[in-house]
Amino acid sequence: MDGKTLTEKRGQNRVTLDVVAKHAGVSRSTASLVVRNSNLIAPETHERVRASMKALGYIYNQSAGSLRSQKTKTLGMVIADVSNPFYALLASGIEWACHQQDFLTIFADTAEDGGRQKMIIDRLIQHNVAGVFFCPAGDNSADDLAALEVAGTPVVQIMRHVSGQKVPYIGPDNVAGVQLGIDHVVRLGRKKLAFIGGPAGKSSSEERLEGFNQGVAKHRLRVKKDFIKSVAINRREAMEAALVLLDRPDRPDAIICYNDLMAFGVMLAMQRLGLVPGKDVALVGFDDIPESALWTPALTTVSIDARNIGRLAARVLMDKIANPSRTSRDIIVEPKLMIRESCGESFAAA
Amino acid sequence: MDGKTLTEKRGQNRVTLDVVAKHAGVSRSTASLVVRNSNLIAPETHERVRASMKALGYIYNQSAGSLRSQKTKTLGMVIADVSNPFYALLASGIEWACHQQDFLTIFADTAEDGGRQKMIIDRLIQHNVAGVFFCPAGDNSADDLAALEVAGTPVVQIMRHVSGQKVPYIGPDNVAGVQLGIDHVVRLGRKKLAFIGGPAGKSSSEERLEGFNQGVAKHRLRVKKDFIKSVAINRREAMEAALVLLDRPDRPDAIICYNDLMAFGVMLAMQRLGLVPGKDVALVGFDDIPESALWTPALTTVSIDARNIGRLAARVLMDKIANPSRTSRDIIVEPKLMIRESCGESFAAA
DNA sequence: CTCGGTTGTTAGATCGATCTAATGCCTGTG
DNA sequence: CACAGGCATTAGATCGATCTAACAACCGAG
Repeated sequence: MDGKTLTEKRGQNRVTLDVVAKHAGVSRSTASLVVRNSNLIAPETHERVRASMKALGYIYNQSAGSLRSQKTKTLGMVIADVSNPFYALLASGIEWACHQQDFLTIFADTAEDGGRQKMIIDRLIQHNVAGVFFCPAGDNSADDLAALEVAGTPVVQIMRHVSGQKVPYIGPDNVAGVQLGIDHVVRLGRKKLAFIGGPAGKSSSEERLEGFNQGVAKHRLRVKKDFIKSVAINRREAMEAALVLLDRPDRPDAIICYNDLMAFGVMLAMQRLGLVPGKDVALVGFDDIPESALWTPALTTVSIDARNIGRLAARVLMDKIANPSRTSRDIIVEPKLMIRESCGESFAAA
Repeated sequence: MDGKTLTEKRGQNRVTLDVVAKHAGVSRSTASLVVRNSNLIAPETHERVRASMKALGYIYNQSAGSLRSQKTKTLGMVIADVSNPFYALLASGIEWACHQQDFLTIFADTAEDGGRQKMIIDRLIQHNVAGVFFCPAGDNSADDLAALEVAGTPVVQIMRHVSGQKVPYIGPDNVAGVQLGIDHVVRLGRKKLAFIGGPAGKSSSEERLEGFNQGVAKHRLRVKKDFIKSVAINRREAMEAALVLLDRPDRPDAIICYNDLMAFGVMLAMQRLGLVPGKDVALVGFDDIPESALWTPALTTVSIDARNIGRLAARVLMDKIANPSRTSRDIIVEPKLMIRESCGESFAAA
């Protein structure tokens, strides 16, 4: 029963371009040009072929097309962790922009795992994707970029980048972003700053740490060595780090966090210790995910528009695909500080 | 300059199976069987061919393979809105499970837009995806399902389903879930319940509303007609609905929400009105996204493990792909109530 | 009346894998 | 010694589009 239906559909009488062409009384070549909306075709012919396609229920066969043309309208999107709302937004921005340009996106979450990432990149290459959005995770991302280079696949890096590569990068100015936060808390009178950063080896971690160091240097503040933490990028580890940091007499009066998720972790720690964000300790995040505005107290954070970065990255990648020879430049997006409640009002140190 | 590199890569001397076969001293057919890890091949031959592939830097050409076999190792994932953390988690669960089985997933966000959804489905069919995860949005989703049916593409519906279809559905027991919440607030002494639901026409909206109606009926509670709202699925609209609902003398003493996101919107409204969740009004969400446990007060909500649903859906779809004739049944996941703070302790009505 | 040029169309080769059906080889058995 | 049957391998057709290079028809200019 089902077998019959299947042979009917997958069997001999599949509607191919040949069938359409015959039905419309033209050659297969002509029909092919019609599919691709070529302007070589007379409008009258175009209409006739399109009508036949509709009448016969023609379905374009992507695989056949890509085999011959060595091209696909498919992009890869390799992202570290979609369960982070920031990346979800980024992914959504990218997908939106690609859809506008009639591209499909193959989505993959590396879960910050280098081995997984390598497998994914390989499969994307086999799939002959037209380009890849790449948010590198793991230590040997350079090898993966090299593999893409060999395959001749255009790539843009988003949010993170591996050093010494000529692959364009679209992301925020991390150094400047963190400094905005520091300027703010210092202006409010905070002096004992701490930083809960991401793991070493990621460009974003290192740049944000650099921003912290430059920021405190600018204000001639002394920072205790163990006030600078480096943990995995999630709420839990940030909370644990904060518990250690805050449960000591000489605790910091301001904490700058790698991102909002981790700032939430710190808030949890404070709550547990009976401390009030914005009063006992000022707190600054990074990313400005939608939740940040809604927590109590609302999180003061460095805002970088995820959807916008996605859109920009898509534009650069499309451009690279359209003309691969042109060298494209990085885009560094200027962040801005969203001042809300988690740093409180001006503060006189004890 | 780049042109040269390109012809080098894309030119005549591309490494195809033929080249590998010649290098290893076997036929192309044999090499093909090796790629597919067939057990027809002698282990010794297998090794030799694999060595040649490595030596020559062979890259499998997916398009060629799929053209001939009419099969891909690619799945489509059509989701309503990834900016909702719940769907992000669901997507991540699906992607994870698919990756295990060596499938790639093409991801698309319909943004609850029926027209967009239709385009996406068409493109997925052209792409000859092996199967589709489908979370229907828009009114004419039935047509889209029909298109997939005609193309012979296996589908599973997730979280929502269109009625009168034999396409398997994987999702939570919405009716029972909402009732769990109602039982809880009633047990605590709440009597004036309100419901802020999603838009009509979505199965999930209607089932959760049904759950509400059954729940209040069971406890013989009378619910004012305008205590039942139906708004778009986002924080803002929920907040606006709640403002109206709470800013009246006969305000409800408990609000059941379509999902957590909307419950957060209600919390915002309460905050604005100087009301305290769990004290003035009990609040119940749905989904149990990670944020729910972390807000203050922590949200009492109906938990359905998104990653788990993703995994289950993946299993069902894989199964359907493996043997399309077998009819697969729906999977209804039993939700459970996570009791936290937003409903407070027992309550004596005024 | 022929020629260059434009416009629309086309035949046939081609992309790189998989599939079908057949082959040679070996071993054990009647 | 012939033959059935399993094992490993293979030749050649095939999937359905695109590409190349050429062709027919027509027009206006010399």
